[in-house]
Amino acid sequence: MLKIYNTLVRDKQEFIPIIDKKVGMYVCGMTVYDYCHLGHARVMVVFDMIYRWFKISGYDITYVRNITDIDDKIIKRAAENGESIHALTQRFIDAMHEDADALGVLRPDHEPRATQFVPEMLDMIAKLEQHGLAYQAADGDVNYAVRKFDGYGKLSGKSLEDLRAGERVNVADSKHDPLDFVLWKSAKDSEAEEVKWDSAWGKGRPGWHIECSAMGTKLLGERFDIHGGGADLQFPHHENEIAQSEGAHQHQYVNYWMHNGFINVDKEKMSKSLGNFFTIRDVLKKYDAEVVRFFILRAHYRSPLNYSNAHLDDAKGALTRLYTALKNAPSPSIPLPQVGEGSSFPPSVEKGTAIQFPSPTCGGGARGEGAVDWNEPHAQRFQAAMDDDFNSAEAIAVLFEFANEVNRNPSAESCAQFKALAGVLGLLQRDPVAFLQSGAPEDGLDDAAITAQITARIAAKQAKNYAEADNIRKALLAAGIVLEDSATGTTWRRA
RNA sequence: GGCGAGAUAGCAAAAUGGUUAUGCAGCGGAUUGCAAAUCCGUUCAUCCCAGUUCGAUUCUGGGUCUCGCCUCCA
Repeated sequence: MLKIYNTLVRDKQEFIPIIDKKVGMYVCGMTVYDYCHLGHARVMVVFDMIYRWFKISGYDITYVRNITDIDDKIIKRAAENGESIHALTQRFIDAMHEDADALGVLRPDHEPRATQFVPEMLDMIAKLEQHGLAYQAADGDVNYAVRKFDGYGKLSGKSLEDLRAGERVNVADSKHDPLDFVLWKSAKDSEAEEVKWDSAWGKGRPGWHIECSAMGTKLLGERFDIHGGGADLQFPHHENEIAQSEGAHQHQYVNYWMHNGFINVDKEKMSKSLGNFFTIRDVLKKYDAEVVRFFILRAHYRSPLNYSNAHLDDAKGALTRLYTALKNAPSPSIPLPQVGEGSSFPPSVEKGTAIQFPSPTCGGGARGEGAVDWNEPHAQRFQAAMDDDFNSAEAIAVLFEFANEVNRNPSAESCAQFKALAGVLGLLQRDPVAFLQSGAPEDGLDDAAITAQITARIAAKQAKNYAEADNIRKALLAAGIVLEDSATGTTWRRA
């Protein structure tokens, strides 16, 4: 039984889809005027994990993650850059896809862009107006009349009175109530034609909140199963979406609201406005993308997650342990080749390849499907963890116990199962040696140089010149290369 | 000020009304020429004060502290 923490009731609930075995999930995506930072990475990775789990669990899921490609910041940035809105947003959409791909995030089934759904937004605004929930103000903007909607505040747990008490914005505009929000912004003369659409209320462009309501409804229906996003969107964005969609359709909008926690820096939320953000691409210059994905998935999705180099280093070390287990296990598909007589070294070194562990590894050899045997004990615990509100942290703990099992008792079967299970989280699918040797610094040793040093060390060892052998190992370590001797050869990895 | 979330060992991070979380680090041992990796064993914990209970880190109440939202924000 899958349980989901529903922000609407602030408790875990059994997940019951509207249509049996089908799921509609909408997640608020990015406003594309700049590169994505780690906070954006968390939303993408977390909901990717959830998306994958639904699929694995046999649901036919439709995942929508929108793109906000019209908004004040975009207009401002385009003007600053002297480029068109379209050129700017396309550039950052491409960048976002690059970042997401690097992190192993599957593409959602739909990535609607706000500018392509303006007619649907206008339809919804018209409905709201018919229901007396929208009005055009003196300045031409069409606003939502918050006081006319009974359930306002039910998601964020705020009442209009509470909100008024904490009122910080002094509204000098023509809203009937300071808490009313804009549905349609009337065009200004200074703005480019590119950002103006015709409407019954005059030329203008949509407000942010109506975008998601309209796109979600169009692609998933007036009522759908899951709506997600960062915890900061709970209010006002998601509250306003509810007001719009339920106001327009007169029935419930979303059954389960899911919100992921923030990425913090020194215990403070990483955000644009605080300026304490790290872009995904900057972090990826220093850390392997899979390490970043692992770092995110190792924490529960609702917990705060502190970012620092120390934390990423820690994640890297942990992931290295997992890959090491994979590396040391036999392959299910390729038989172990015979090593030369009496394990004599050096073995013949192929051109361009380092002296490798001579046997193929599970990760390197086992290509393909990796079907999980869900009756196997680790898989059962893994499944129980994931079914309990997507507890990937617990699921990863199971992976570590599995790694211990694989190390102790290597078998092709357990290794394949281990790898398949990790694959459910989008982890551990690479060749382990490639992972362990990745991350070469620009000025570091290349593979050929490392191979040469290892060959030299093996020769020194055979001559019982251990001082020389140790010097070589020490020098390599100083260059970030760790050597590991085994009965079958010497392997290396980057520290 | 209002509303919400949280405080777990040196660090990170799960879970739980009584039984080993997990990873890194530490300590002892096996293995190794020595290491590394791996394995075995092991030290270290549940913010404070009451209450409920045979028993609470876990439930209830109070307190302290932290964070988030209340303005754009993943």
